Amino acid sequence: MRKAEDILALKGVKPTAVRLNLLEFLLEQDKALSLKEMEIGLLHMDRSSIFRSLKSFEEYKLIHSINDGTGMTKYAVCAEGCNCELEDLHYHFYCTSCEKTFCLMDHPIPSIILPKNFKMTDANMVIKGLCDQCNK
Amino acid sequence: MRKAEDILALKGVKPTAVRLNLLEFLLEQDKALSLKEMEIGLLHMDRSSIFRSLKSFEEYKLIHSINDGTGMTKYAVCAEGCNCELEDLHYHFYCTSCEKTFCLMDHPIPSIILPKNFKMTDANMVIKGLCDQCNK
DNA sequence: CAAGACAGTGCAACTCGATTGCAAAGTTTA
DNA sequence: TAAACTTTGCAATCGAGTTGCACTGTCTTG
Ligand SMILES: [Mn+2]
Ligand SMILES: [Mn+2]
Ligand SMILES: [Zn+2]
Ligand SMILES: [Zn+2]
Repeated sequence: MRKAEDILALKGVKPTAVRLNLLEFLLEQDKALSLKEMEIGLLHMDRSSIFRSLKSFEEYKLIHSINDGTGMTKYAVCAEGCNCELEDLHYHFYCTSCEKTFCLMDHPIPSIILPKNFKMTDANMVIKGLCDQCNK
Repeated sequence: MRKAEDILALKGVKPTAVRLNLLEFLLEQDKALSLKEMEIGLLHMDRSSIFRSLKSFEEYKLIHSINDGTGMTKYAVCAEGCNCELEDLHYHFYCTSCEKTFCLMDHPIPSIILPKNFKMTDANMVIKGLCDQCNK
């Protein structure tokens, strides 16, 4: 597991206590988390502090956000080497049973043929269904 | 252009005044609309009436909703013959310049190879960038 | 054609995730 | 050290979405 401190240093974000705790917590996860879930997992930490740290993290490309259709934005730590460019985009999977949202890091988004003169700069691709744990 | 009355009859939704006006308005559009935009375009109509009509339309598969990441759900009339099954899913395009959200009806979502034992039942695929009008 | 049952509508209130203003606390700079 | 700047905590606010409720319109049945 990569160390929070190293990631902050690498991306040029000042390592405050809040940021270190938050990033460490995010690094432990196997799924993308909502702000609410972070609040619950980090009881001593204030919501707006978490919120603003997330904004910083996103700005400096430590994390990316996912809009899975639940109404709550989810966040996940970027993979090593990710620069949040087009080639780093990947599918996300939302399990309608356990309600977890996963990064399918091994499923990059293929190039999509768009109508003439349309230009892609970003994407939010969410597949919904049952995850392996729930599809039994 | 298909007629609102016919569509309601075909899908088995009672043709009330609100529903006819709303569906006619939606049929005129070349982009997906938010509830707010419908409120503005149909000044005499109440927000919650529009909202509940949209819910009915969606339930009876006259329209589908799109989560384009703007925080406002967009709605678009389904293509003729659409049953809102997996094979009817298509990409959507959100233009970050003009802020229009388009249905790319001619761009069905290809089958995606998922991790072992994951099962897809739905998807929300939004490509972001510049539309042909804005990419100049 | 009533009378009652049922579905649809309009208005106002409310929910809840996201965001912001502001003052206090912490950090950096000169 | 003092001023300048950044971060944090708390409370307030925003806004899309949703709901309760009374009223109205439509349908069903005797
Ligand atoms: Mn991801
Ligand atoms: Mn569409
Ligand atoms: Zn699951
Ligand atoms: Zn555009």
